[in-house]
Amino acid sequence: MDAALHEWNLSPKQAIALQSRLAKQLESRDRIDPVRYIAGVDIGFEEEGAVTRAAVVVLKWSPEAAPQLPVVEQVVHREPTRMPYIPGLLSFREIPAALGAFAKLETRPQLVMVDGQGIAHPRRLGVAAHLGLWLDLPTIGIAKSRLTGTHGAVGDARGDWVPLMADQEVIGAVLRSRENVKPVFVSPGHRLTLETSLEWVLRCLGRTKLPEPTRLADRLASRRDHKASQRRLL
DNA sequence: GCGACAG
DNA sequence: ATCTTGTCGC
Repeated sequence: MDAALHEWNLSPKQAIALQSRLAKQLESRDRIDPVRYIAGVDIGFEEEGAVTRAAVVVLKWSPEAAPQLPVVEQVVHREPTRMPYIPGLLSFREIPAALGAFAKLETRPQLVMVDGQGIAHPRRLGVAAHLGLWLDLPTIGIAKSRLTGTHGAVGDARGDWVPLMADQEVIGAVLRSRENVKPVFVSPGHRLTLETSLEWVLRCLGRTKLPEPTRLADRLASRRDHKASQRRLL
């Protein structure tokens, strides 16, 4: 709890220094248990941004049912927003709430998919990578837009992808997850290679832009779903 | 100094 | 992220 207090109350300069240190602790090889449950995480906001709303959805993995995986548990956790959005420091704004949601979770997933970057980050520690270290679980980042890195044109067919490069290294993949739609940015977070990350994203991909875990977490975290559930209560 | 910039 | 209805296209 002491470490937590210090980790989330840092100045931008201190936060940047911490990211560089933590990035060295990431495991870039596959270290994953047999997958039974996959979690999707996303964050939304309420009260004009004053309240942070973290959503976690757990799906039961089964190759037969994929990509239609049954939801076995879902949790929403709210808490006061502690810091503004600063490009590159997203994890310090979102992870505290995400950890609160995981604390309420009964199921321990073997794989976590996060809305945001994995190592495709200026200091190689995007929100998915940072969360992976905290949870000590394999994580994959799936972002809807680019934060850093360069890439060529992506093919038009579903499943086409090109490497996302930075400093002569492959930090992720720009994936055409659905035709006629902007590609998504996939990058490994913790305990996974890019190849394995792409395999899991494709396995969980329906005919939508986002793979099921983050698509459902996105919906649960959004303001839209919030109002929908309130309407059902009336 | 001038842009770029996850959610 | 969020504010927001209809509308163009596969």
